[in-house]
Amino acid sequence: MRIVVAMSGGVDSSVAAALLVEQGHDVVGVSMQLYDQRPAEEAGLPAFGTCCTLDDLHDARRVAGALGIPHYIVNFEETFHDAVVSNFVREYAAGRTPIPCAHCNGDLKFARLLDRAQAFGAEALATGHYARIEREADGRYVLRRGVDSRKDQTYFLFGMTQAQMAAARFPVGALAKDDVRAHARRLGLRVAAKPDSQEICFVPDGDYAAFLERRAPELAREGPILDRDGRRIGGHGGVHRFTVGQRRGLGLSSTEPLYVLEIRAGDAAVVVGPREALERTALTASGMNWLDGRAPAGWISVDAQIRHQHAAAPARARALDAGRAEIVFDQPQRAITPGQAVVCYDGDRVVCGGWIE
RNA sequence: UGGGGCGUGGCCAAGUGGUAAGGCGCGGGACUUUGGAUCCCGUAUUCGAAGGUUCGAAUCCUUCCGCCCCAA
Repeated sequence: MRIVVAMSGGVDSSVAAALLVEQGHDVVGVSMQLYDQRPAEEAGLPAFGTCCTLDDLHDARRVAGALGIPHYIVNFEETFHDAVVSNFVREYAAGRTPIPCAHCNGDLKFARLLDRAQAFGAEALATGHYARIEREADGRYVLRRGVDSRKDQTYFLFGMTQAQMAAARFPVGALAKDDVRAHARRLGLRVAAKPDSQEICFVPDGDYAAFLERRAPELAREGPILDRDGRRIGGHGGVHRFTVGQRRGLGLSSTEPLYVLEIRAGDAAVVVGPREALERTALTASGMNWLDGRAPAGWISVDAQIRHQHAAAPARARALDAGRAEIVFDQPQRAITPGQAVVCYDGDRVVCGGWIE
């Protein structure tokens, strides 16, 4: 079977490719070029990207060479900008906190890249995600958490459709991270000890506020910091610098830590209050994807996760109109944040996921 | 040189006689393919300076230094 592997230049996708080669598949390595670094460097700005940089593309190519498989680079600069970066900017401008990794998977890898893979004559697209896909007796596909619960990435994959799951392969999803690195060492891959990626890949220096302001100068709009009674207790330099639940960076004097409770993009106001004021029991989500392809008729019991590294909490969920859904937790959750994803699980199976409103 | 107010760690700030809260920042750690996120630990032998009163003062008294507001 011909399988395209999305190779980022990291250890996970490198081992994914290697395992498929060992299994005897006709493997083709593909790396996405997501941005051209030259303009930034010429302008004296930070290099754009920590994932899929020139060095990473070079690593991917070297690994492919070592594995004896062809390697192609596809230019997705424009697609990446449209699917991920512009959404990132738009969400912050609206006072929400985006989650670009989920868009990158849903709108780029398993959409445009999958199309491209099929154009290469491949039947499947493999990635280095820590997740598993299984086929049930009735023919439907299910998405399950990666075996290594510490590295599980299903939170970023909640948008997958049945068709995408049918075509996707996650060779490292059944492995622990340590085992992946062990495979890499066994195979002599140059990326065996390469650090895990972290942070937003396209904001390499972590200064995402400056990144946003370069692309949308109007974001740097000053506004008030208000307490829960609407009293002005401080000021700020732009709502894009805040997220619900944020404690640091407020610059306020107080007898207790203050956290961002709400961001009102309309009047550029940031509302703050004590930690306990962050507790919420219910939320609604939009763009809800039901992984088995159909929404349930009534309430169902799930464990719902509201951010990466959040311990999924018991809740019940039901579908509303227009792709929306309602989630009600058994116990209040802290800092439910608009723009983040809510992903519901039944054990380790992903039931549904959408965007918190 | 009339009146009033104020000087507490890098910043904000509580504390008016009983032996320096807290927040921010900073340092370190945990966590991490979203979040300058969250979480944990640390961070003033000292309260503008010098004297004095007191068993004991950042807190009372005196003087000096500096800053702000009002009036001229």
